[in-house]
Amino acid sequence: MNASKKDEAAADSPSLARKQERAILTRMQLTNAARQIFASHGFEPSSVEEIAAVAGKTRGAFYANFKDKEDVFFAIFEEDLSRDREQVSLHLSEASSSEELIGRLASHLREVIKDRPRMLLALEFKLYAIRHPRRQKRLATLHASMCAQCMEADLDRLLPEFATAGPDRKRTQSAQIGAILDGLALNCMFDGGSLSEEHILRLIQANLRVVLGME
Amino acid sequence: MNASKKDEAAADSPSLARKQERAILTRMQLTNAARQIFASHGFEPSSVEEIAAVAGKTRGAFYANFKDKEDVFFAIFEEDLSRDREQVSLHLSEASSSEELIGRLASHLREVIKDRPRMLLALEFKLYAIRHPRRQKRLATLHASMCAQCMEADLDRLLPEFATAGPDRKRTQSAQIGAILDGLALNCMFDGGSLSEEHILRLIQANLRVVLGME
Amino acid sequence: MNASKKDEAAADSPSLARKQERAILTRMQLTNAARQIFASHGFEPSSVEEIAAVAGKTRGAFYANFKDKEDVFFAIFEEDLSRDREQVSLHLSEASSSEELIGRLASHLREVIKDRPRMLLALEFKLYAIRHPRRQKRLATLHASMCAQCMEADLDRLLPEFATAGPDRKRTQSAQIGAILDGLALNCMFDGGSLSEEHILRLIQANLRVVLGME
Amino acid sequence: MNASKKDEAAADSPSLARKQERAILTRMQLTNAARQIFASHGFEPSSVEEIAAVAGKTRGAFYANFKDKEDVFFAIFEEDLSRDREQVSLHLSEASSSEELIGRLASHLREVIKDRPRMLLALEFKLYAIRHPRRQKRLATLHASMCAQCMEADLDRLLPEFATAGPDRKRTQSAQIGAILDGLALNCMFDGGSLSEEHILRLIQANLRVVLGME
DNA sequence: GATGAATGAGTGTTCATTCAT
DNA sequence: TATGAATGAACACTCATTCAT
Repeated sequence: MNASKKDEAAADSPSLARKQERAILTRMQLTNAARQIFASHGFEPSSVEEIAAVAGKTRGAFYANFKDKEDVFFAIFEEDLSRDREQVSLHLSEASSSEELIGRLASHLREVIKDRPRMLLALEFKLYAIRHPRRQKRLATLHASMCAQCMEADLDRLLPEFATAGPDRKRTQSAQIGAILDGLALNCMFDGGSLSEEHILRLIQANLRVVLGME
Repeated sequence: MNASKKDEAAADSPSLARKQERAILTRMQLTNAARQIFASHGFEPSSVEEIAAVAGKTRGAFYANFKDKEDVFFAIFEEDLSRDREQVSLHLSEASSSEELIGRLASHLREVIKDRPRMLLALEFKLYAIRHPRRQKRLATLHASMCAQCMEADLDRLLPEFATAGPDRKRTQSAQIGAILDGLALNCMFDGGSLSEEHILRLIQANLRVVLGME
Repeated sequence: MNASKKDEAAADSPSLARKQERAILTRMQLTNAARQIFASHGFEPSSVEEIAAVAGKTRGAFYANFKDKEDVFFAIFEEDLSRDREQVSLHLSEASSSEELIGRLASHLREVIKDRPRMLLALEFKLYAIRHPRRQKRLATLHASMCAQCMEADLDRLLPEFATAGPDRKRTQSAQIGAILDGLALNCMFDGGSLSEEHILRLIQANLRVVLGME
Repeated sequence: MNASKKDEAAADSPSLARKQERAILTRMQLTNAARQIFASHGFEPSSVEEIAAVAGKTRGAFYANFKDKEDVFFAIFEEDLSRDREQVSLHLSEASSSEELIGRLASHLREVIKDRPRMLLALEFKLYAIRHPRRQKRLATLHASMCAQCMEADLDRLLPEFATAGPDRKRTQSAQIGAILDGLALNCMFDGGSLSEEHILRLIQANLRVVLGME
């Protein structure tokens, strides 16, 4: 009995694992394709067909993995937020003074702003959420909690005032910085000529100081 | 038949005027309807049919007045920019010190941000322009020059430094403020809970100071 | 003024009338095509595309005339019921005795049963209505009142008992006869070999007698 | 490994039986689920997915047991016919006079009519068969022979005339009664208000008399 | 300028069916 | 036998746009 169970396990486990692997791979291919297509055309004008084609799959595969076109859209948003959280922590973990932290943060955020597809997606998510109040709540809440977590991790250590701030204040602070970034990114892509790198960096730093209550 | 023709001829100038009036009225009705529809659904999901219906006209009337769905979209953008210019001038003309000017500008901009349809439209214009590079240039240039004009009028008088600044610097400054406003407006609509009136006002003021180089 | 008004009338009336004519024609072509397609494939498996193609129109023309695929389906049903009412009246108007009336009615109904597309459509309407309770009520009521009217017209004159019957009884009687016809038609098409013309005619007559209360 | 193989071998006959049992069970679960789904949505709009889900199985299990969606559909039809035959025999076996037989038959048939899913299925089978001539023959023949058998069993004993009738006549008679039932059931579900229990019972009895040649 | 019927391409989505496991 | 991911064809429906009037 044990033997047979092992046999089953031996026979099932790999096939099951492989299937899951394949499934995850497919899902990732589709998500990535969607990210790319959404970023260049926008959500509404993007067609599931094109997404599937870019992923090297068929429309059917798409609907086997996502309920909706909207579904991928949201999945991407959530994925991006998670990634953000990790990256912020990563970039700040080495700062040793609050001045250095501002500098590191600012340069990290400047990089974030430069990630064109990412920012386009984020902007459109929010616009979309605003116009679809049902989903807005879910997304806004998710966003807020994610933002709060983004900063939470390492800021505490570096900024004494931040450490003592309640979660609401953290959320509020992240929201303010996030807003500034969105605005800069949008207008940078729209009219790059009027917004130089320096301007952007200066604004980010200034706003970080204002928001974090430094000086 | 001759008689009727003569009648028409005799009535030419008044009837012509009336026709032009009607034509202008129709165009305005359509533009307003479009603004409303675009603001609530977004550009792509809005249908010409709905716009015409809200304006109390038919699809035919729409295409008699605009080349495209895109055409109205741009017409609205340009209209909004013109209006902005006028309003900024209006609001600032009474300021007598640079400190008062900051205050007035900030409170005016706070009001602008609150105009939900207006801001939604502006955000989507830019997103749309970014994704349609052909048109982007026209819009971005238009935008830049408009922005520059916005501030030009009365800032000169109040801010000596600004007066001496070249047109490029004005453009740059307007662009920075515009970016901050976009970001605040977007995130305010997206997650109102995290961005209070105070935060917004404070950020606007701080950024005005940074951008205008005060202190 | 009169002249110009006449001109307008002369110019408008025909164009308007012609447009309406064309519109009505198109609608009729679509309806007929739908009747034919529905009858041969059934409602669900019929495609709007095929209907439009058979009508020599495009899918768009279809949706300009009908809200839905269901919409034509119902329009056909209602059209058929109206036609029935007229034809029954027509066929019975010459009967002079109740015996003759039974005979005429029976032979008319036998003809109705033979109209394959018509009966297939009717059967499927009812099946569809049964499975879509929302619409069922509308259709059932319509059906009942139509049925009642079918018989009302001329039966009154010929069948004294029928004349004195209230509208409910008429409705009930029509429903019973209608049911028998449906059953015969369905099974006749399904297994023609087992149901000869004679059987059918005999059953119709017998049921007419039972339902109309003749002996 | 050897051990486990031996175990299997040793358990062969019981495990085989169990497997067959499981297979039969699965098939039954699927058939029942299909019956339910078909009855409520109709054949075409029912999806294999839903059938499998209701049966607690996967689409794969479905295709392991049936060639087609059509395949279950027919299997159900045949199953229903068999059940009918048994039940008719059962219900009539105790009748002792032809008058009592009419009564029993009528009340049994009234019950049959009330079995909503059953009748809906039967009606749709026939409609489907009519529109798919290839299959029609198989179904119609099957139906006819089944119908004949339905009545054969016990009617012979009770109705002398029936006993002497050839198989063709039996088939003819069953077909007639079957037709009446279909019509009544359909219209009863469609417009229950117009067809009372009494009407139905009266019509069944009357038609039994006419068809069986009594009176 | 305005009408509205008609076009025709395109969209999201569903689903019976297959196939590797 | 059963799984479930994937296919691919089909479908209902929408919509920007055109055009005869």
